[in-house]
Amino acid sequence: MEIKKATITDVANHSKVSIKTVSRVINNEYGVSKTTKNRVLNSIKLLNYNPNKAAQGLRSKKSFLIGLAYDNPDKFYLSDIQTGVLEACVENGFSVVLFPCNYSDIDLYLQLSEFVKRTNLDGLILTPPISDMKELVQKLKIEIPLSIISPGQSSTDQLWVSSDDFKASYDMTCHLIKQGHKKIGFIKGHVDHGATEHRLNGYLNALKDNNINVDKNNITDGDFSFDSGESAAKKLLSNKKSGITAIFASNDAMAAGVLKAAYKAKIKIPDDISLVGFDNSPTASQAWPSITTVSQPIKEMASFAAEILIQNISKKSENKSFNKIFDSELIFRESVKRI
Amino acid sequence: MEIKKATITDVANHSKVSIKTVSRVINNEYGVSKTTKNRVLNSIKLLNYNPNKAAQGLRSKKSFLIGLAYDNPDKFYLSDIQTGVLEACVENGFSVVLFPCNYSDIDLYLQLSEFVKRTNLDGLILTPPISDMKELVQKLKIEIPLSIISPGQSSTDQLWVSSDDFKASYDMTCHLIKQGHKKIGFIKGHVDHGATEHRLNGYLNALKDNNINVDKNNITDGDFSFDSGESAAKKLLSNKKSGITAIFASNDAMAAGVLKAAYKAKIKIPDDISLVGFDNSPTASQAWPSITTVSQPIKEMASFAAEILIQNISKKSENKSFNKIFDSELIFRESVKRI
DNA sequence: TTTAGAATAGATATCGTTGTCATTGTAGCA
DNA sequence: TGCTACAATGACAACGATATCTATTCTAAA
Repeated sequence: MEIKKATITDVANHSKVSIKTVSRVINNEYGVSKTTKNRVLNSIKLLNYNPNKAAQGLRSKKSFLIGLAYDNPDKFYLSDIQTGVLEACVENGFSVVLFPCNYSDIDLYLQLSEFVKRTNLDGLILTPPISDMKELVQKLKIEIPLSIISPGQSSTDQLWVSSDDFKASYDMTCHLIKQGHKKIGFIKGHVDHGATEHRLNGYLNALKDNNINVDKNNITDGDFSFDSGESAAKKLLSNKKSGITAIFASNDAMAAGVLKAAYKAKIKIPDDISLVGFDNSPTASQAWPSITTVSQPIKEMASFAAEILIQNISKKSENKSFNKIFDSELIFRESVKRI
Repeated sequence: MEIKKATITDVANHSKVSIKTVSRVINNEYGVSKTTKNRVLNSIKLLNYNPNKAAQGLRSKKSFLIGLAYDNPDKFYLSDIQTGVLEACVENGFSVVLFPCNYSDIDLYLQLSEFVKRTNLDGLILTPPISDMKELVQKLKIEIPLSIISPGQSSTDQLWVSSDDFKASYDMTCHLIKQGHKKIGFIKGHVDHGATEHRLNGYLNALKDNNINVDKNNITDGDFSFDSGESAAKKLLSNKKSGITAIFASNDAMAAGVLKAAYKAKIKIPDDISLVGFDNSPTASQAWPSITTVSQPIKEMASFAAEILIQNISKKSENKSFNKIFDSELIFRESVKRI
C-alpha cells in the first residue's frame, strides 16, 4: 500500500542528470541533447514517474484546472459539452471543474469570480445562456482567460466557437418550403438565449426570400422546454383559420411537446401537420414519428473551445482572439410530409 | 490585472501572528485562543485570502480531487449523480474530476489505476455498472479510497450507498396486482447491472407472495435502452395468448420504448395495457400518457457517497466501512388502469 | 511563592517542482 | 592557437502552504 511515488529526483539520479534537465525533458524545453533526452525518458518510463501537479502548479503558478460554467436544462446538450471539453483537457494534462449555476442570479458575476479565485482556475469556459451575458463576459475576461461557446453576439477580441444557427434555421425552413409548405408555424426559444433570435431570423429570412408573407400569429413564444413546446403547439393548433401545415420548433424538446399536443388534439403528424426540431437530441430520434431536425457538432465545438483556451493559457499561441464557426447538418426523418 | 493574491504570510503579518497560527486557524486546529482566531479570521476576510490549493496539496500530500468514474448512457441519471457529488465536494473544498469510460474495456482497471495516479486523486467514486465489477473494486480499493454507488452485491468493508431496488420493484408489482393485474410482463435491464437482478427479484417475489404463477414467456430481455424496450415490447405484445394486461419495464427509457411499440401496434395505454417504469426520469413525466414509475433520490445518494468518502479521506471518521440504503418512492401517473 | 503542565505561539525544515543564473563543452573562425 | 558563440547542463533559490519541534505564557495545584 505504501508505495512511494517516484519524484523528479529519483528520475534524475536514475539517469544521472540534474533535476533541472529532467524538468526540461518533461516540459519539452529547448537545450537537451537527444541522447540525454532518451535516457531520461527511459528512466521516467521505468520508474513509472508522474510529475506532481501540485508542485508544478505551485512553482509555475498554474493550477491546470479549467472551469466549465453552465445553466442549461438540456442534459443531452450538457453531456456533449462535457465530453468534448474533457477530451481536449485530458489530452493536454488539464482537469475540468464543473460549475453549475443559475444564470438569473443577480450575483452570478460574483459567484463566478469567487469560484475562479477559490479554485485558482487557469481558464473558464462559458456555455449558453451565460455566454450571452455581455456585461458579465466583459467583466470576467479581465480576471481570467475565457473561451465562449455560442455567444449571442460574437466579439472579435475573444476566444469563441459557434454554430451557424441562422443558416441552419434558414436551410431547414427552405426545406419545408420545398416540401410544399407555405404556412409554417414557429415556436421561439428562450428569450435569454442568443440562439433564439438567430433561429427566428433564419426562419423569417427564408420566408422572405421565398416571397412568403410572415403571419405573426404563427410565431409563438417558447423557452426550449418540453412543456413550453406543448402549450405553444396547443395555441398554434387551436387557431384553425391559420391554415398552417408545418411547425418549426426551435429545439427538439419543444418539438416533442408539439408531438404530445398534436396527439391529444388528434392531429396526425406528419399526415395533418409536418414538424421539425433543432439540436438532434435523442428525443428527436426516439419520438414517434421520429423528428426531422438540425444536428450541430456540439462535442467538437466544446472540444475546440477547450483547445484554444489551453493554447492561449500555455502561451503556445499569443492569439488573444481565435474563433470558429461550425457547420450544421439537416437530419431528415419521418415528421415531414411533402404536400 | 496583475493583482497579487494574498498569501498566508500576508495574513500573518496583517494580524501579527506567525504563519503557523494562520495555518492553525485555516485548518481549525487546536491551540488558538478565541481572540487570536478572530483577529486572524478578520485579516483573512479583509485581505480576501484564499489558501493556495497547490501549496496545501504539496505539503500535506493531498490533491483535494475526487474522481467520478461512469459509463452510463442515461444522461438524466448522470446529471443527478454529478450534481450530488459536486455539492458535497464543493462544500468540503474538494473538486471533482470526471472519468467517462467503457466498462467493457478489458484494461479498465489499468485505465482507472493510471487515472488515479496521474491525477493524484484523493478518492474515487464508482457508479453502476462499474460498481458491479467485484474484482475491479477489490483491486482498486488497495490503491485508493473508494465510495461505491449502488454496488451489485454489498460488501461490509467498504463505503457505499444504495437504493433498495428489490423493495421498490416488489412494491410496484404489488401496486399493479392491487389494481387487478395478474398477468404482468416484465422487461429486464442490462445483464451487467446489479440493479437488473434486484428489480427482477422484486417482481418475482411479489408475484409469489400474491400466489400468482410466474410465466417465463412474460419475462423478456432488455438493456435499459429505449430501443431494447421497444423490441421487448414488440415481443410481449405480439404474443396474443399470453394475456398480459400490464408491463413492468425495468427503467423509464425502456418504458418509453414500450409506449412507441404499443402506439405502432395500435394498442392503447393504459386502456388496453398498463405500463410502469423505473427511475422517474423526465422521459416518464413527459411521455403521453405519463408513466407511473419509481423515484430514487439519486442526487442525495451521490451526495452522501461523496460525503462519506471525504470524511474517510480526512480521517475525521476512522470508519473504513460506512453505508446507507435510501428509500424509493412510487410515483403514480396515467399509465396504469384499474381492471 | 513555586512549579508542573496545558495552552498558545513561533522558528524553521520541508513537500516536488520550475525559474534564474552560472558553468562546461565544443564547433567555427580569424 | 586563442577566441567567440552557442548548445548542453547544473546549482540553488523560490513557490506557499503544513509538519515538527521548541519557546513562551498562563493557570492551577502544591
